Amino acid sequence: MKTTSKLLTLDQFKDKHYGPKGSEARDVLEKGYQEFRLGAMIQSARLEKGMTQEQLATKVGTTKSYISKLENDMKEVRFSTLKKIVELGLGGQLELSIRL
Amino acid sequence: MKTTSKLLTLDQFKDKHYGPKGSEARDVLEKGYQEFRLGAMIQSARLEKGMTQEQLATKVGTTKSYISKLENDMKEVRFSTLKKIVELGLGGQLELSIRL
DNA sequence: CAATTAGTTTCACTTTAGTACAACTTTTCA
DNA sequence: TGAAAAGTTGTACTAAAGTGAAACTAATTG
Repeated sequence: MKTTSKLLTLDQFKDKHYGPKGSEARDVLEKGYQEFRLGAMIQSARLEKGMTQEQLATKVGTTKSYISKLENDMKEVRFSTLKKIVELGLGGQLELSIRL
Repeated sequence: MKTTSKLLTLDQFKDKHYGPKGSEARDVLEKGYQEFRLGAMIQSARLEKGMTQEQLATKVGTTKSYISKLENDMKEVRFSTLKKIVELGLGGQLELSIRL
C-alpha cells in the first residue's frame, strides 16, 4: 500500500474505469449527455479507503441506503453534502476549480 | 486581456479576496467553520468573464435573482446546477478532485 | 439630475435532496 | 452449503433547492 496521499481526478478515474482517451467506452463518457459520474467517483474513493457504505454513512450521519443511491446516481447531491462525505466521511479533501 | 485559459482555484481566489496566507482576514476564512465560499467563487468567475447576473442567468435558464442568492450564499447549490452554471453559463470547466 | 442598467430581496409555488426505516438481493467466507 | 455482511430498492416524510415574477435598492451613465 502506498503511503503518499492519493489524488483521484476525474480523468484518472475515467482512465481507470473507462479506459484511456480514444478507447470506445471512454468516448461514450466524454461525448454523451451525461454528467460527471459523481457516484462512481465517490464509490471509487470509498473503496480506496476500504470502507463499506455503512461505515461511510455512519461517519457522515446518514444511511447506507442513501450512499448506495448516490453511488448509483439515483440521487443528485448538494455541493455541501458532497463535501461532507469526502471530508467527514472519507477524511479527504474535496478540491474544486473553475477553468475559464 | 490575457488570452490563455484562466484557472481560478479556491486558493488563488482566497489570495485575491482575503490576502495571502498569514494575513488576518485570510485566517478567518481558513480557520472558521465556514465552508467553501462558493458564491464568491462563482461571482469572481462571472466577473472575469465580464458578464452580468442576468446574462449568466439567461444562459443557464434561470433568473438573476437566483444567481444573486447563490453569489451571496443564501442558497445551497446542487452539484449538477453548479456544473451547469460553470459550463453552460460561463463556458468554463468545473474541475473536481478528491484527495485522500 | 433623470433614466437606464445591475443587483438585491421577497413571496408563492413545485420539485427533489436528504432522512428514516424496512425488506429484499448479492456477495462473502466459515 | 448457509448464515452474516454488504449492497440495493422501495415508501413515506420534510426541508430546502430551484422556478417565476415582481418590487425595491444601488450603481452607471447621458
